[in-house]
Amino acid sequence: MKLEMAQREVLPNSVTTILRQAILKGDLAPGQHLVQADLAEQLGVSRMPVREALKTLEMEGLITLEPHKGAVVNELTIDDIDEIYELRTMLESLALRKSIPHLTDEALDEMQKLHLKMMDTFEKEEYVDLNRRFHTISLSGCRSKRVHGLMARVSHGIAKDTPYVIPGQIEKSNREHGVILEAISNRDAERAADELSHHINRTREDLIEVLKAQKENR
Amino acid sequence: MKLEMAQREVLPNSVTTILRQAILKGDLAPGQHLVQADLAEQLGVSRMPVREALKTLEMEGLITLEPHKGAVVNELTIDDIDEIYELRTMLESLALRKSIPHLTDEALDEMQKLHLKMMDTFEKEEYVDLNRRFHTISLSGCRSKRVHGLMARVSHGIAKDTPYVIPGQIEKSNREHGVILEAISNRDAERAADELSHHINRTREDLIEVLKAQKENR
DNA sequence: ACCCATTATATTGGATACAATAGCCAATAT
DNA sequence: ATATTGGCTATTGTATCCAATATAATGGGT
Repeated sequence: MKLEMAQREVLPNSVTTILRQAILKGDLAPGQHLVQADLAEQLGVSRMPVREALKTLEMEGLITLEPHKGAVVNELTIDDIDEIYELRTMLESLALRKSIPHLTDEALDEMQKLHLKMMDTFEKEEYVDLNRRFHTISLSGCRSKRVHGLMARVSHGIAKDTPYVIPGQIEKSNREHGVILEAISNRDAERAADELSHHINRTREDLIEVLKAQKENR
Repeated sequence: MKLEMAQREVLPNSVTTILRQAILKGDLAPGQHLVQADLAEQLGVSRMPVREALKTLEMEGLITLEPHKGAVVNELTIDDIDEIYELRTMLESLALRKSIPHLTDEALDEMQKLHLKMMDTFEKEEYVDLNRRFHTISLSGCRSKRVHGLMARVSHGIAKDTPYVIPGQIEKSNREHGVILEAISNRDAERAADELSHHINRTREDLIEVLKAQKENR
């Protein structure tokens, strides 16, 4: 395993990000016991930022932290993934409903641009980034810090690499994004939230199906 | 014979609880700047547990924590309260739906007992406690750690003292509890979730009304 | 007197040092 | 041979210390 510190940010945040990715990538495997001192040494920092990071990761559901025992990487079962998508569906459609009344025309333009770019892109890495920005902007009008907080907490618990995993994910997503964008343009919050629900739920179903198939073939 | 340790509390947890209550009670007022060293001295601990506690409270939305600046107690506007109840409605009804298939008959009995006690109680403090236990048990069948985590995070952000604030809250709640309990007894998850939604939403509406009235008369 | 730059102070961020605890292993007794 | 205990070790929890940063205070120039 090779962990490396990113450049200057507030230390615990960088540590959190690195550890989170290490877990999602599988470098830190489920069941593995995380020793603060070891992580600290590998990252070239003291135990303190590591402790804070572990606490954050616990809240995100990636690890379990027991007093005087330490941190263990949680296993991500298919049920867990299902659950995460269920919560994402609820939270993000709520957020979109709250967001739309406050979305500026500029935000809409930006989304339109991203949508066009996505329809032109077959680089998965770029697509994932564009997609992230698309959804971020769409929810940016939601004023509720709590909703954003919950979404972050839920979303961080899972990798956002569906285009690599689900066959045809990009094409399907593009179609769904188009419908969502149209509803938002018409300022039809209910319909937009509904279509977003479908989008996330469809992704969930596809993902679960693929994962179950993978599980069979092992 | 069965002996049990009085849950060995780890310092940051105790500190978190104390600070949380101080904020909800208003002893630490909105806008107030929280200095780690001061709190540590008042509590007779070092700054370290305080730092961890502050981080937890930030996640619960009670304070804002900015790098190198410190902690400020958040203001709880009526809109915030509205938002918290909206999230509680979503999350708790989801949790109840997931809980019911796994609720044991013993749990149901316990709820029945608590319900009877509540109908006999006019001590508000006792009522709040019984009510808390009633709802806790009803959701105890929900296996999803994530849902529980989100509920905790949302609920901690607000005082649970509605019987002191809303006129007739106890009587209304008792009626609603009865309906919920019946639905649960029939293992009708959808109906139970629906009735719980109504219960929380009714409380929200009453609470907001009272708070707005209070605001007028000032 | 006012404004900007500079220094001083307060407070947080991070590292190190020390204490408490859990889990393991061997030694002993039954 | 097994169960129990006592101590050892690994690891976490807490305190203290030093460094980095932001804010307040100061002072000189205009």
